[in-house]
Amino acid sequence: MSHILRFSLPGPEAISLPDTLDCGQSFRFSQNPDGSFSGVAGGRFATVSLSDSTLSVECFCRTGESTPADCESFWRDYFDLNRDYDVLKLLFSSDETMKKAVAYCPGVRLLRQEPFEALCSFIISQNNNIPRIKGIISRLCECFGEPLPGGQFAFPIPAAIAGKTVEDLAPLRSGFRAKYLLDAAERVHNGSISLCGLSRLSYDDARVKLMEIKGVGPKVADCVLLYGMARVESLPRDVWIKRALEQLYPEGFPEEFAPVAGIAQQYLFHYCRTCPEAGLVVKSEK
DNA sequence: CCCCAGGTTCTGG
DNA sequence: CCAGAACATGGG
Repeated sequence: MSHILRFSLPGPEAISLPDTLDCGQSFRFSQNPDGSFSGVAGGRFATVSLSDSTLSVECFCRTGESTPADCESFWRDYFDLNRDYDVLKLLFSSDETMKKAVAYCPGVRLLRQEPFEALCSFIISQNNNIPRIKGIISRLCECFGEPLPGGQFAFPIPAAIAGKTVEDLAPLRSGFRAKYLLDAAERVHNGSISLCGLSRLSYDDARVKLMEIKGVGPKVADCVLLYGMARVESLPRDVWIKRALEQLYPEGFPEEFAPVAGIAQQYLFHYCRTCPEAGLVVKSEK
């Protein structure tokens, strides 16, 4: 009961599965022994693999809930396949540091996740590490998400969390973040914030609105806008990007990248975090 | 036992 | 307004 979708890519380096699915933007995928990745997005369980210039997605949908065309459209959007990354890489390569970053991880792409999932995921991400973030999100889905074929669970809808208590969330072991998740779910559920409605706001207004949620500061708000709403001008300033901007761009990040700074950030983040050659000083700070 | 983790909030100057 | 501490939890 699955369909296999095949997407032709511009080249074999157009996407790296590990660099894209396991780089701290989506927390729902894990690698299989054969190198493919399996996970859930948009209520669809899928196994994703890459050979040559073809991205294959075996999608296990709930029966009768979506046509192959819907699935195709969903995954094309999820992997941001409608965006021309070659043009962006060319632009970024006008800067020496970004040129190195792009060359180091040319297959990094933005994943276009659902807004509420991005909101919860990056609330959980604060002062936390990626393996534990994945664990908490996994338990969140098991506890409050709809079961899917294959023993997987969809990401919970706001109504499944709204009205719960901190004690109800105890099994997640999310620590002090539980109260933040509850506030986020309640505000979205009761309409005090409309995630879809944020699309019609300016970047600044949308950011301010998101920060009304407890536990959502500038960094988490930027992640929600970037990963959950594809606001690619949004530049989340985490510790690594702060280091990169301080040490590699003391004169400021190139202004011509501003409209797509979020995509540039994807390369820079991965480069600085995993490539020793990037030469960032980690400790120090005064 | 200490430090750290894709931060935010709270508190004292 | 701003620097530090506190915040839960788990791994090193």
